[in-house]
Amino acid sequence: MFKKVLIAEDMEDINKGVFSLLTELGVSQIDQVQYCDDAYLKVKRADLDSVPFDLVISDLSFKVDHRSQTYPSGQALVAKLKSDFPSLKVIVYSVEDRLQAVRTLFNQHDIDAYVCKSRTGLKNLTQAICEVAKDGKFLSPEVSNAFSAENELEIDDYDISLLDNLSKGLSQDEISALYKKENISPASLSSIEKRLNKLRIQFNANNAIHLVAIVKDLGLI
Amino acid sequence: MFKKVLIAEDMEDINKGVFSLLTELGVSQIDQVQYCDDAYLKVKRADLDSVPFDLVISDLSFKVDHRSQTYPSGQALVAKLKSDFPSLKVIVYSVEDRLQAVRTLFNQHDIDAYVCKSRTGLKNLTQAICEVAKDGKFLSPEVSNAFSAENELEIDDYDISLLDNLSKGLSQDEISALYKKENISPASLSSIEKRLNKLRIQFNANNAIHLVAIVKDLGLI
DNA sequence: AACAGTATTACGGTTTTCCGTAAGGCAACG
DNA sequence: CGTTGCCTTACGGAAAACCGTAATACTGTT
Repeated sequence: MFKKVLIAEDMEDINKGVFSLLTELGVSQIDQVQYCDDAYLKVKRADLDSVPFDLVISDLSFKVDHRSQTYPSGQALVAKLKSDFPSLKVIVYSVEDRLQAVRTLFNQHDIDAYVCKSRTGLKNLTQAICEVAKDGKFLSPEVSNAFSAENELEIDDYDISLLDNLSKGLSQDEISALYKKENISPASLSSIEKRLNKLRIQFNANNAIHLVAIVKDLGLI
Repeated sequence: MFKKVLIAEDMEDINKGVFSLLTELGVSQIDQVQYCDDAYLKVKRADLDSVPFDLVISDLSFKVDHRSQTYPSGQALVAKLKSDFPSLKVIVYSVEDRLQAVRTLFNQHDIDAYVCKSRTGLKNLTQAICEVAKDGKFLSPEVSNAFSAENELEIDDYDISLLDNLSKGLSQDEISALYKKENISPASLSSIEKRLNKLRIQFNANNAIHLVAIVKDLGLI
């Protein structure tokens, strides 16, 4: 099991929850920070002093306040940590459940586990810690399909067009009529429904509104 | 373009950001102050010396500290500046996005531009500076509807909450249940429908998807 | 040409949204 | 005290979205 662990989480209560979980798991040295920059500095310091951390458990979103930060988000922190200290284990613990975001963390930043904050968040986090301690990886069930359907997670121009027309207020019926007029295929209402359904699954969206909100945030449209 | 500009902003980093923006725009003389009183004194001094400022970019909220101030807020400073030096251009740059506050600044104090600090704040500020240099006015998109319609199209916190929950993928039914649980009124499905209908009309949206897309573009959520 | 695999379309049923109408609650006002 | 106007809620029907299933069309391969 890990000996020295750092928790980066701005909400105090959650921070404490994770702390007591780690204590139960027998972790002797636990440090806690509420800012991304502090997290990086602590890891850096510990490394220089040859008493490095074994594991960092980090949130993704930190509320901004008066203190300006070099690393404005958990993503930025994780990216920097993994690039500077490749052997350091990193578990991301966040409410974020967008599959795209999770994929990026694993593929680009090579994190070791992703746990969704939820009713069973701490339970999953326990699993994750145990798994990572054995050099394994862990993925919360909420986002387990981030990689399961590796087949088509690419978005083509047709998808973008669909989402764009949706965001402009056209109904699926109207989009179908438009595509028929402009000889864009597929144009049937059924195909449009099917495609949107695929996109909803890909982006973990509850409905079309949610889907459009997500892809707008991602800057896809 | 302007030659001599004063920045009144208590947060140092933002102050610096605006400074470098002005430098890029070719402004040669830039003064920076962190207190409202200093801003007024500098403008007064420059006017007496016949080397007046062309433009003041001011925040609205200044954190209070040990130094007691004659002008406790950006509003007070702006009011005094515009009344003493009517030809001086004033751009307000603030996080404040309450429409009433913005209206007051334009109507009562005759400011030249209002820019909201946001993700695209500096971009908007650039636009504003260019517009004001040409004797024009500028209004950030976030508060663009402060004057768009004279009828009551005020958007309140409830509306924002509604739109926010919609964009998170909740159905109207789920929002109703949530509001009932949290004692937020009105909570009935019917009222939620009605309110959303009002918002759709206000923003000229065809449906809920369109509505959420529009308010996201406006930066309301 | 026959085949398999995939993409497109069609269709039916359920849920959700959209929209008009109307009833009930509540406060201001004469 | 009743009236008026506004806000909230309830209800019902039409439209649209959602979801599974199945038939048809198209692709490339042998």
